Formats: sequence, structure tokens, C-alpha cells
Amino acid sequence: MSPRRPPGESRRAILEAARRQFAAVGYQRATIRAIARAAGVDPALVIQYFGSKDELLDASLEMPVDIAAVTADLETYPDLGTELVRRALTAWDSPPIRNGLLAMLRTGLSHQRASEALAALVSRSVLGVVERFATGEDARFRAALVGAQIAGLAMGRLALQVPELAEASPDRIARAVGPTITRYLTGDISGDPGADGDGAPAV
Amino acid sequence: MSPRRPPGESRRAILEAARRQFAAVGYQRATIRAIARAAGVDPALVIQYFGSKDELLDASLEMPVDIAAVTADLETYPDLGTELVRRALTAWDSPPIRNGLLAMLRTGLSHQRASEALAALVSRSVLGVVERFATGEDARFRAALVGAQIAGLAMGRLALQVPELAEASPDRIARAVGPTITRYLTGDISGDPGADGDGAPAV
DNA sequence: CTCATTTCTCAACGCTTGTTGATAACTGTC
DNA sequence: GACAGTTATCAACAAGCGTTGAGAAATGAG
Repeated sequence: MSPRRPPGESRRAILEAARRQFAAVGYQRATIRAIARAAGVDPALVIQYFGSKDELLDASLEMPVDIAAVTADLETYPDLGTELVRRALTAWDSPPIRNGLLAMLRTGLSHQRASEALAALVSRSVLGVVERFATGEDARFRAALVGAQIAGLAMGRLALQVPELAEASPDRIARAVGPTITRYLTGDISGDPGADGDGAPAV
Repeated sequence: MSPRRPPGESRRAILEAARRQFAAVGYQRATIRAIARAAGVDPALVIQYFGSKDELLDASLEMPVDIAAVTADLETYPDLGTELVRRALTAWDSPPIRNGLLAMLRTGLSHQRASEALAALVSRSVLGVVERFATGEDARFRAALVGAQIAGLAMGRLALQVPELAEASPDRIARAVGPTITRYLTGDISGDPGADGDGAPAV
């Protein structure tokens, strides 16, 4: 009666449904039963394919975003930050990328594994760019600053959907946030360069 | 054997334990049973005092932070952003404030109520400052930008505990992030070339 | 003391969860 | 057609959850 799906199709459907669920409600509230229902499949099949809910999360967090493409050629732009933000916002329009990122955000603050994935994503993706302009500890600090700004933006625009951020055009946001990123990447981040020597300098 | 606690003490202990639990693991993973155990109390008492887990969350999210104090006198500082960040970082050192904020972050991305509380906190606290320099839609956009930057910073430093952000001195972070805030508050955010905004000289 | 009131515990209900083992249904190969 | 292998379903389990209602224990007033 019911025609069977092509091989590998159910697995793919489960993964997509899982990504969507994790992105929508986070790890804890996403249930295997709901994921299975969305994929048109028995809950037991989810376990059979992925082993456990944790492993399903792992599989869901494998980001399908090509970081190299997003950060390529960045030095050739007069304002790298603006261009970087523009590309990021464009990437977030793609449902798989947006869902993957949302899953990380929603899950990453209350689940160990996803927290590491989130930190790793930021490190890997941003550090590669930063290291074209800085090295060592300075580079890691700059990368963290860029990551915090981008993550905050993603949180407001994608997760919380703050109207001012969610409805603003990519261009407007890029022009506003871009200079910040440029400064974090290449600018002076140690404060006033000369005159104002008040406190003892940190180690 | 067990002497009774002074009146109101159990309620206070429950609320404190709840704040800690929500801050540590988010709404879903924080169980009433665990909160009761941490408070040295029967789970039923938690319900009797607060009605339900949702209402307990509401009570836990009432922020004990005096926003007016954090944002007072800000105009008198040459670099308001740096001073604002410095005060925020100092406030985050206080366990009740830090736990309240962490509870919002951990919970706010996967729970409706907390999401609104998070957005409201940012609106109320930041918008008041911004409206000393801008009005209308521009002010709300600027407030959203400031909120996103601060939230990203809180996420990295407090929640994910990215080493570069968690271990850096408040002063270093304030000097790095401060100019960004100043620019979002009072600078040019429409991308006109030549009006860079922060106090740093050309790179 | 007695009695009413507040504070707190106990045992249990109904429900949902992730996960399991047995088993059915379909597919391709000899 | 018979067999092996994958693909999928079913019913059920044990555990943990929020919540409830009855009642015990302490407290304060008369």
C-alpha cells in the first residue's frame, strides 16, 4: 500500500526535521517523537539511525556553511567589516545555515556539546580571518571580540527577532556594524594611544 | 531534630536556588525537585509558594539591578561607551546580577516568557540612555545595536566562558568594546565615509 | 492549656520522555 | 520462488517530570 521512500531519504528527512526542531525550540524541548512525526517516521527509526538524541544533535550541528567562501578576498575590500557582515547576513538567509546557527544558539547555552560547537565555530571561522592581520594572543582576543559582536547580532536578529534588527535591511546593519568589525580586526583596541596614562597598565 | 527556619527564609532560599539553577542549566533542565533539594525543602513547597514552575521563573527573572545607577552621569564622561561597559562588567561580578542575567540568557533563547524579559531588559535599560542622544526610530535602532553588542559580550564572557573574554580584565574589555558602544550611541551609523566615529586615529 | 493559623512534608497521580527488542515489510540476488 | 539484508513499525519499559490533596508539625493568641 504505502510505497517505500528511496534509500537514504528517511535519514535525510530526519536530519532536516531535527535541525528545524533544534533551531525552533532548543535541545531540551525538541523531542525525538516530534522530530520523527515531522519526518513522517517512527521514533524508533531515529534512534536506529543516529543512536541517541545526543548523537542526533551532533549530526545536526555539522554546519553546511563554507567558511572559506564567506571570508575569501576580504582584504581587497576597503571596509572589510562591512563586507563581512554583509556576507554573513546573506548566508543567514539560507534556511539550512540559519537553522544550523539557530540550533547552536538555542542549544549552545544550555548544552555542553553544543556550547563547544558554538565556540569552535566562532574560533575556526573568525580566527582564520583575524590571523591575516594579527598574531598570537592579540589575534585570539580580536577574534573573540568579533565573535561576540556577530553572535549578539545573530541572537537579536534571528533568535529573539528584535524588530529593529530583524526587519532592518542587511545593508543598513552592515553599514552600522561593519566599522565595528573592521576595528576589531585591524584597528586599535587598546584604548587611547598616547596621552591619557592614568592607571597602571595591565600585564 | 530540625529547627524551623525564620519566616520567609524558605521562600528566599527557594528563589535563590532557582536563580542559580536557571542560570546554570536553563529552564528545561532545571527541575523543581533539584531546586527544592538545593534549598533544603520539599518540592511541594516550591509549588505552594510560587504556583508553578513558570511563575517561579518569572520571579527569578526580576532583576535586582538598578539600571538608573548604572547609567547615571554617563554624559559627563568623555568616552561614555567605555564607562558604560566598565560599569556593566562590574555589575556582572555580583552573583545575584550575574545569575539573573545568565538565567535570562540560558532560558531566553528557548522560552517565550524569558525571551520577552530579555528583550525588555535591553529595551528599558539601553533605550533610556540612547534617548539622551537620539529620538524615534533612530534611537530604537541604536539601542538594539548596543543591546546586541552587550548581549554578545555577556554570552561569551559569562555563558560560554570563552577564555579570551572570561579571563580578560574589565579594563581591557572596556577599552576594546567601549568605542563601539560610544559610536552606536552617538556616532555615525549610516556608513558615511569620513565619519568613522570612535576616538582612534586612522589605522 | 486550647485552638486557629501558618509552615512544611508525604505519598501518589498522570503524563511525557528516550530507548529497547521483537517483528513485519520491502528490495535485490541467486 | 527462496534467501539475505536493509528499512521500518509496534508495543512497552523504566525513569523522571510538574503538580496535587491530605495531613503533620510548629507557632502565636486567648
